[in-house]
Amino acid sequence: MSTTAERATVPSADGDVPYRYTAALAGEIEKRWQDYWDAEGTFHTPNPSGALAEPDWDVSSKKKFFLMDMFPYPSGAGLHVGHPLGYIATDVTGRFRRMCGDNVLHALAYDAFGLPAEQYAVQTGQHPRKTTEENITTMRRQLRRLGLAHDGRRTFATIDPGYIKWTQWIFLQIFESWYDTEADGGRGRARPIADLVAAYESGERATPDGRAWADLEEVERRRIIDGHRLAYVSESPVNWCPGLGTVLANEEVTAEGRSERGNYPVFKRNLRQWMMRITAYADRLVDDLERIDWPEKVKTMQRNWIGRSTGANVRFPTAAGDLEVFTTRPDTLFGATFMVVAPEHPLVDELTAVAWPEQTEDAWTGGYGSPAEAVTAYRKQAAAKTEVERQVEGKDKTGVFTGSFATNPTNGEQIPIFIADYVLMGYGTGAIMAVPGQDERDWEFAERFRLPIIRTVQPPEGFDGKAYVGEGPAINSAGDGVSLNGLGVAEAKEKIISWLESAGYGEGTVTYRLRDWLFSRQRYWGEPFPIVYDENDLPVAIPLEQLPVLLPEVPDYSPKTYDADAADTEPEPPLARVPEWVYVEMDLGDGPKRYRRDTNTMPNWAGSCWYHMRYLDPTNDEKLVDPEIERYWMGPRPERGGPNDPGGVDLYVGGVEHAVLHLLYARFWQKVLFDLGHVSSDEPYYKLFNQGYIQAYAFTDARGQYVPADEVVEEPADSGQFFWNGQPVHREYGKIGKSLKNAVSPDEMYESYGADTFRVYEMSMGPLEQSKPWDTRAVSGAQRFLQRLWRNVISEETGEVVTVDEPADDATRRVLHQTIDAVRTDMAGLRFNTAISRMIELNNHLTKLDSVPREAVEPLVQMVAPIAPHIAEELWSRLGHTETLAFAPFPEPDPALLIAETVTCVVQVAGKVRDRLEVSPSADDSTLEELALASDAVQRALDGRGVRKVIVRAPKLVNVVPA
RNA sequence: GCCCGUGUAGCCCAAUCGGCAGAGGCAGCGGACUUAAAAUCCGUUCAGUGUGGGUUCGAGUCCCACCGCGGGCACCA
Repeated sequence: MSTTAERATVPSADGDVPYRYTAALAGEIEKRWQDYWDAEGTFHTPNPSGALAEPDWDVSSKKKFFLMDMFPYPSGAGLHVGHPLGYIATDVTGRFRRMCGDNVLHALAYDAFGLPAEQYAVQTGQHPRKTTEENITTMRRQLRRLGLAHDGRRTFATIDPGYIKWTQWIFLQIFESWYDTEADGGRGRARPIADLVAAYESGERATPDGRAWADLEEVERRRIIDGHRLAYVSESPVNWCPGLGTVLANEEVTAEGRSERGNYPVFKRNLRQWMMRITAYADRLVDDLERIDWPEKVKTMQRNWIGRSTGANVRFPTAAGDLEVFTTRPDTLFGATFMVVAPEHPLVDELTAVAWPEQTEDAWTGGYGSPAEAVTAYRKQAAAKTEVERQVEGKDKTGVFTGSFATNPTNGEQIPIFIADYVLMGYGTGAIMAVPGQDERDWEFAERFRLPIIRTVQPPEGFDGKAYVGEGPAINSAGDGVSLNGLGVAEAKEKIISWLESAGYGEGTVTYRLRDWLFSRQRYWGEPFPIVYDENDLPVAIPLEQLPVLLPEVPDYSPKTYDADAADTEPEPPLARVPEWVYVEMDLGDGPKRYRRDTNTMPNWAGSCWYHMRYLDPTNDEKLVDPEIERYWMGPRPERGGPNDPGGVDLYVGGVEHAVLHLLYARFWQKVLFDLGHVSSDEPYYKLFNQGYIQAYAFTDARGQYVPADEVVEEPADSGQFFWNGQPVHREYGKIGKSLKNAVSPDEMYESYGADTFRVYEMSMGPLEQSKPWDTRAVSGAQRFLQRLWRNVISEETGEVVTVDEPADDATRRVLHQTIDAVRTDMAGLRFNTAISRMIELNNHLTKLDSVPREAVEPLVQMVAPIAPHIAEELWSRLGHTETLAFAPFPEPDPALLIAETVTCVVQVAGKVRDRLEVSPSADDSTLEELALASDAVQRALDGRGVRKVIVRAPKLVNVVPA
């Protein structure tokens, strides 16, 4: 193989301009260079050691740059022009960093387990592996044609047995560990489960009932241990989705109580499922957001999702024992005039009085003769309501009185206890102290049920609202034991908490909205759990050397699905249908025994929780990742994020839709692996960038059916009236999709324009983080740019190089170096749209010259290379270079040429431009003032008025302020 | 309802610290070239920055209120 790609010698076009840069020529050039890069291994990235190290590369002499795209999911529908946007952007960045001298790691693997793949397979009646692999092949082909500089040796798919092995291995690491909340000064840390066993054995840690560890039955011990594992089986209320036939994580259920995928209703059911103890990491997941460079929007979403709130637990004495509430406003305790518990609260039965007390208001009884009847009826009614109904009813507060009272610990007042569905069992303690004076919901309830309202925070003068939730001095807050009057909210909180603690009524506490992560799915197409159950139905890990546990063949890939509303159904996973797989005889240390396999599979988030690590060491079969290699690519870098830098991927680009799913789960796994000492970085992704979406217009006819967008015409132009086959159609703007009939495939772009033009167009559309509309017509602008660039180097008539070796003139040099300067900055800041416009400007400048100096066009070719790499390689080689452009240094600006010889100084009178002066860039204030005042135009504008003041911003502006 | 982002020409978008509203592209118009067309080249029209106030010598940029669009959260105690 020669060092440059072999050129086709035949002219690509006919007529007068046989060597024009047409789509056909572009295609030929692009395919040739893609083959060259593959054959040469141009983008093979060396590791510091191991199988992918290269002896002649001194890795330590280069800065590393680990670049990642969000895991693509190979859909059966193929790509549309929106998909490559992020891949192009990361490719440009990677190529740019490589030209800046970095050792760039960039590869692409496939997230291939999951529901859509399974559904597609069920639809087409084929094995999901077959359809998934075909989809991957299609996607690889479409992406290869884009010319991405990926290290092809580092690709993989989550369904590869070699990958599944390590996904399961990590699961077992999590299973075999517990969270020691005392470790690291109270921050807590995951530790091996063996440490916990040792602590029980030594007596350092007491058993729940105080018996000695040695006195416990084996099964008792295992139950205790299993209760501490970070991955644990639990019988608890979970999200059951009959329409999908599986349970779902909280993060996969929308606010409307429906499945994020498929939009089916979801019901709460008590089921035995795998959970991951992500709540143990709640604080670190919140706090460590400070240490990473992510969009504020995503950080906020994660903070909201975790929902940490600080406050106090307060116990109110009742006849049925203490009723514990959580409140973020313990300072308002004196204003608690009633209590509300969730209908599902365990104390409700005991709190329900035998008869209505005297002076019970009619409104409180719900019209029932006894509390028991009222409570039963209300609970039934609440249970029948779906989440949606609860929301639709919104602020209409409902509830009934239980007939019993609690004692407000601050002042001994007897306050009534209600049940109401605006209090949720799943948050805090499922009970609240209601303080209508400072809480809008409680105010509404108090108004509806005619309950007393006491303000305990003085609202500002003129406050005419109802509940006052703002800052102010405490009032009406003095009791026998404590007075808060006059204190601000924060001080009052502090004082009441210490009083509660000393009086034994409660303590300061923190609650979270985050729940443990439900980790099993009753689907086929996912990783099997590396777990079997023994005769006690307790989980036992399959030994590491027996991994991976692979999926068996099944008669039917689909789980049993039900009518979407059939809440009282049971999950029935496909794996349960193969008893010969489910029941196995194994020797797990105490002789051959019969075990039952877990028939659930992992959610498809499992594979994406750690795939960043697989890129580093993709073939390692001995270890998750070699520690030296992991440290090199992902270890903490104080020079980047300061002494607290957590390590992680240098740049991670993807859409914002994974803000609280993948991105939260991956952080969690990373932290577990970090705690257990397997990795050196405790955050997976140091810098996150959310790209916008490419959107498009779609058109519907009178019946609301989508019509092919590319056949719609606008008549007359720019009128906003659209027609398809002569009938008027309605335009809407939004997603690209096959069903919307507005999808344009990258293949069509390659065919009509070539990959480089497509890349330039996508990068020039606007800021990467913004969403913007696709406009196929506008692509020709990008093509014209590349054609002009081509013509600046190559004769369209003869195919010969037309650049000259004479030095460039001064003006050209200045334009060149200013362009270099701007392009470098823009590229580093991912502002490819402005970088391209600067290059177009320079290119247009060169077009106007009689002959194009090599001195000017070579740097332009280098600058274009990250964005349009094929044409750049081609021109570079035709200009006589024998080595790939991929490692050619990115041009550096000459500082001397960045300073203009003269600058235009704008002269304003009263803020209006009246004159322009050509001055030296070093002109000082007084010179400029003199020049300005001497200007005829200024004198005319002053029209005899005096000068009050002259503002000079040398050298660009003088503003004369008339008297 | 609350929070975040955003609004510049027919369209996509530029505009360091507040300092000439326009870099680039699309579309349109005119011209050159051509028998003609395409392509190419040259030239060019079009907004005063969503609305209303304010600060300032000077506001697209800063502050306040409102409107439109996009997104997030939504009885979380």
